[in-house]
Amino acid sequence: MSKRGYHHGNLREALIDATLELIAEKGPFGFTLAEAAKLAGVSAAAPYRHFAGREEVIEAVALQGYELFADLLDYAWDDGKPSPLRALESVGRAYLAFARKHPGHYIAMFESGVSPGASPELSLAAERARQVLIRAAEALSARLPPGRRPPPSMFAAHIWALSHGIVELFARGKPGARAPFTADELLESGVGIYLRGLGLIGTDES
Amino acid sequence: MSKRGYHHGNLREALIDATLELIAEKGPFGFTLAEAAKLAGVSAAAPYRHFAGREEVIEAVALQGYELFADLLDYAWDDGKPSPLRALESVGRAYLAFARKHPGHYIAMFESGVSPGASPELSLAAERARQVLIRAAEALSARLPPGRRPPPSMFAAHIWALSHGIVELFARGKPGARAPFTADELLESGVGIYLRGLGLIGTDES
DNA sequence: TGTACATCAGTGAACGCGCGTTCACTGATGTAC
DNA sequence: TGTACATCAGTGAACGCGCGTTCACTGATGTAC
Repeated sequence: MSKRGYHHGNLREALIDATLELIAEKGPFGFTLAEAAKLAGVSAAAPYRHFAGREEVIEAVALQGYELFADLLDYAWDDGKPSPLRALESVGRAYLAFARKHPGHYIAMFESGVSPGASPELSLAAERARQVLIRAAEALSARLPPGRRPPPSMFAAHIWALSHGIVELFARGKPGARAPFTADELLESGVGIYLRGLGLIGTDES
Repeated sequence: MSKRGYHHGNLREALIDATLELIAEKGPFGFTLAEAAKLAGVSAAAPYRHFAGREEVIEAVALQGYELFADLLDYAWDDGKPSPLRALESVGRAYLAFARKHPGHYIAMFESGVSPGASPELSLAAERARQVLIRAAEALSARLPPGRRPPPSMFAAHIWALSHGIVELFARGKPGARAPFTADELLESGVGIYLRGLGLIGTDES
């Protein structure tokens, strides 16, 4: 950021940022390491001081993405305050906001072919994000009679899958391309119906 | 298939098949046109007699995929027989089966960066698939009191998003990688809860 | 049925290009004393 | 504070490779008469 002489000073981060930008613009396979290096203002050989290759840069982007994602979801959940229902709504909005505001991260995480098991840190970070959803599911389940509680990990998987599906199918490109609703409308209404199905919302509550 | 002399005879289809195989194995960007040509048993220059380039081959694969997808969903829906509820279950299973059995097609359709609007035929085929879901949603909605019916296109979007999210997050790789449930379990339970939320299944029905 | 010709659908060589990667190098920075 | 030295983080040239694409070509097929 500061001194730009012979030594970049912060090339690792700069390469991640450049990659982020290129992924968002051209997809996870639409550019080369050399291109990312040039965008970071450095020769094509420089990245090899910090990464073993292209793949490792994308993994670093995905890792950063999972960390940020977990933080944002956790912040939105806010320990289930003011109420688990409200907090879950907030998590849903945070999910879509993350996908919208950080497309490079989102794509690296879910569409780049990088498996969450690629490295220990990566699976740890991915698991941390998943745990936020599971905690939310547990808090909500606790309000159901014991016999009618779905396993929290299933509950969480449903919410995650719905959110992800909406991002992939309906949040890209022009609004209304594949359905005449915004992603936010779809997620809120979908989760609402789902929660009613679980008995967490009464028939006449909104 | 039959005579393999100087003229291949059916190169267009053979290239699509080769591409299908390569996509399933290495992802939509993990191979080159030359590779597909070789796999089809033909020189690297031959594809240009049939396609403008790599992108056009992938589009052809996606088109074929959407046609097949629409056919399979339509067949599974079977005009809502024996009952709309049963028929919808059948559509869900068909959706997952398609993704599982035709990964090359599925990936070309949803993960290759090809937009459904890329060509008129493509958007037509994609729309046909979507209409199957919408028809199902309409038939099911018809059983609800008019005041409580969601717009069919929203209903359809929810089901589609949930299905797609499950495929992307939970149907790849080893079972149990991201959640301790199979894709089929997740979809069936998720749709079940959703339909209950709509009032289409009573509290004690399975 | 045979022949001449047009068209079609391939080949194989060639090209320019840019990528990934390596390498010896060198300027900048940090540290011991 | 100054100097010598080690280490770090870059450069730029070089390479081999294979891709995408074009081109003149040619073998196979279809058709007119």
